[in-house]
Amino acid sequence: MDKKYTIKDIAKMAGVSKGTVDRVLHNRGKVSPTALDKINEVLNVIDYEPNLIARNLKNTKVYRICVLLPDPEIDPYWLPCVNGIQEAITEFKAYGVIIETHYFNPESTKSFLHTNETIIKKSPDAVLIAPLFHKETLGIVKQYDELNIMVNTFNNQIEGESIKSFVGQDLNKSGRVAASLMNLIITEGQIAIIHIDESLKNAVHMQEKEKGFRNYFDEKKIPGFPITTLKLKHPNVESKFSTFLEENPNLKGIFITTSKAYQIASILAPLKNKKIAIIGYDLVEKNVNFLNQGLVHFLIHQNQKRQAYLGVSTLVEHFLFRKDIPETILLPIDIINVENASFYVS
Amino acid sequence: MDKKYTIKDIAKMAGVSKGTVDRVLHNRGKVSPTALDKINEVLNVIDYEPNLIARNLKNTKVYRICVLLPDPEIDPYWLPCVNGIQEAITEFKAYGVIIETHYFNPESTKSFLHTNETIIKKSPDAVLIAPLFHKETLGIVKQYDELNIMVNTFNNQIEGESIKSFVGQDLNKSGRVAASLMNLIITEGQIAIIHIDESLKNAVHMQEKEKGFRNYFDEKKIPGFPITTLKLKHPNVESKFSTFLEENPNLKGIFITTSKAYQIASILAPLKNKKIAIIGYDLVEKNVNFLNQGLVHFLIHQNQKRQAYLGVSTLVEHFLFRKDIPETILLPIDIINVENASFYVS
DNA sequence: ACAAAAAATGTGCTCGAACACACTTAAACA
DNA sequence: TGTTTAAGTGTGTTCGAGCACATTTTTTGT
Repeated sequence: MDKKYTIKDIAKMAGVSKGTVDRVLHNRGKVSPTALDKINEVLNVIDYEPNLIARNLKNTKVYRICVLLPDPEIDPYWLPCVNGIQEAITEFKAYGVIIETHYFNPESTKSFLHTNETIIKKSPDAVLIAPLFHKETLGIVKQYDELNIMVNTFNNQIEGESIKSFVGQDLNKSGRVAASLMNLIITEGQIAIIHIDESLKNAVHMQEKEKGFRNYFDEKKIPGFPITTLKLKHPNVESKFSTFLEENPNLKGIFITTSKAYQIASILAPLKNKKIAIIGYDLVEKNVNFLNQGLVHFLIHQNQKRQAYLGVSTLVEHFLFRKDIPETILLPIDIINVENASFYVS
Repeated sequence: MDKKYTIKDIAKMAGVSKGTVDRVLHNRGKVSPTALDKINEVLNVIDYEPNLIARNLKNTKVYRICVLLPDPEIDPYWLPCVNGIQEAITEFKAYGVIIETHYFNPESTKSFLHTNETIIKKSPDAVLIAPLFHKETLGIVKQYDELNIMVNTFNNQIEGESIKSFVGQDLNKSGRVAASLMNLIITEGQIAIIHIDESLKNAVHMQEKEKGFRNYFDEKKIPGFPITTLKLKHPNVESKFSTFLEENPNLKGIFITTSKAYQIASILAPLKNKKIAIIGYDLVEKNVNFLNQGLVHFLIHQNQKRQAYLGVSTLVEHFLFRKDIPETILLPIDIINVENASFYVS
């Protein structure tokens, strides 16, 4: 009953050769109705599952997957992705899968396009892209499509029918989650939504989070929370924010839409008389430090590592095990405070 | 450079036969120092990784893994585990791994022991156990050890040097997480820790959570929160809790250590004048309903599904890919509120 | 009715690791 | 030096799916 049936078993049971069974299983035609019936009869009784190991052994093809993401040296936000990709490399090396990482400068569309050129020259079987630039991505994806190179995207959700799959988070919802937490920490007072980013290329990302945050308060019709948006950019973060602080003495909560919450926290740290709630993103070391100090109240975990890992692993499993690539994988919006943080940092 | 080297490649490069290479790779001896040197020289230059697919193909052994957990019909807490196990079954069926689930009555040590007998008769290669009964588990594990059957445990952490591996959550920490959230929701008032359980076999489980919860308030020396513990058991839950409510008009927060938060929420639902914060465990449907209604504020996700999945998958990967079985896997303590719940229910 | 074409079926090899077994070379001892 | 024993080395088969190709059977056309 538990037996693993092989093609040979089926052949024997149906009284035909394994070649015929193989033709039936793969609809390769050239099978007489008599033989088809006999084989189908057997197939209906037993529960045949092809041995994936044997199937893959024959396939000596080396799959090449290229990952395209911003240089973590320029924006450390992407650092966890490298770990996720490394995990996939280790896991699938033994199956003859080569995974290469290529970095581009997140500030430069030219760099993005150029790195894509490099990747195309490598003629990979699939690519995983962090599609920071909307227009350019659509063009590039079209090119990949023509070359029959499979494309998966992660982190930034790009609209467009040529984009077939995406791994990431629902940013709007994550903004809502932040809002719901803020609503819990403070009972009234002004709230600031702060976008801090060097590249400003994450505009859509940040706006989506802001929308979600504001929507929460709008929908619930919760009064007493005037919300202001602030855009800060290096190197004026400190000066601009300090002026803002002075001009808004009733500020009670800050929602930072990027992983730079620590920048704000470090400014607020010396001001002991201020009691301002901070909610930010990502478990980068500096953020976690402030979380432990009690200066940052909540962090939302975007789990870039898992995003990247899933991005490649779905591709690999598609090639190796013929699994479908899910259209969208939305990772959970993990709520992190000082008490559960340690379980998420990896 | 990307090439996948095979034993044949190494043999050719070292000028020996694949048999000799095989003996070197597996330290099977009977190799002359000359040949050993030549082969090692090649191995140092190239990066040989045996092809796992080919290795497993030869191994026609069918692995049998038995999972032992309480009957979900008696305690629906265990229902998600079944899904996790099912996932593992589907994933590993093609590799010749048979995973069987056996249920026992969580109220009866006799049933536990009896089911173990049944499992032993099946002579599996490994078992995954939900070790509800401390003493009995230790005895059983010893028996498995003698029979050379690998044992993994999940959900309940049992001390004992014969227990080699465990998948679960840090319950003390999860109590702390609950406390930190409670401390956020309410500013003062009485807090009740409620243990609701039919079987009462989860005593250790619940106590650990209570300890963590109390510790948090003790450590932080937060005043104004008298904490009372309440043990409720079917069928007296409603009556006993109602009396408690009347006797404690200043009750502001409730922490339920089991998945039965909905029982308390449903009692509080009609009492519109009461504003009591509820924190509970597990994303069972009824709990999520009350979460959506705003009656339950937070749920802590114990992720039984993943616990069970990881419990078996680590065993399977040990057999198939010779991976080590981690001593302890502590799953993150996911904080769930109404805004992010949808991403966790599966 | 018989050859040619078409359809159906079976055979045999491949993939890479693992191991049994056959074989060759070297050492040990009389 | 010849013979036994041990040490070292190579060959060949297995696992199951997949596919190319050889072979057999059936159909078609004259």
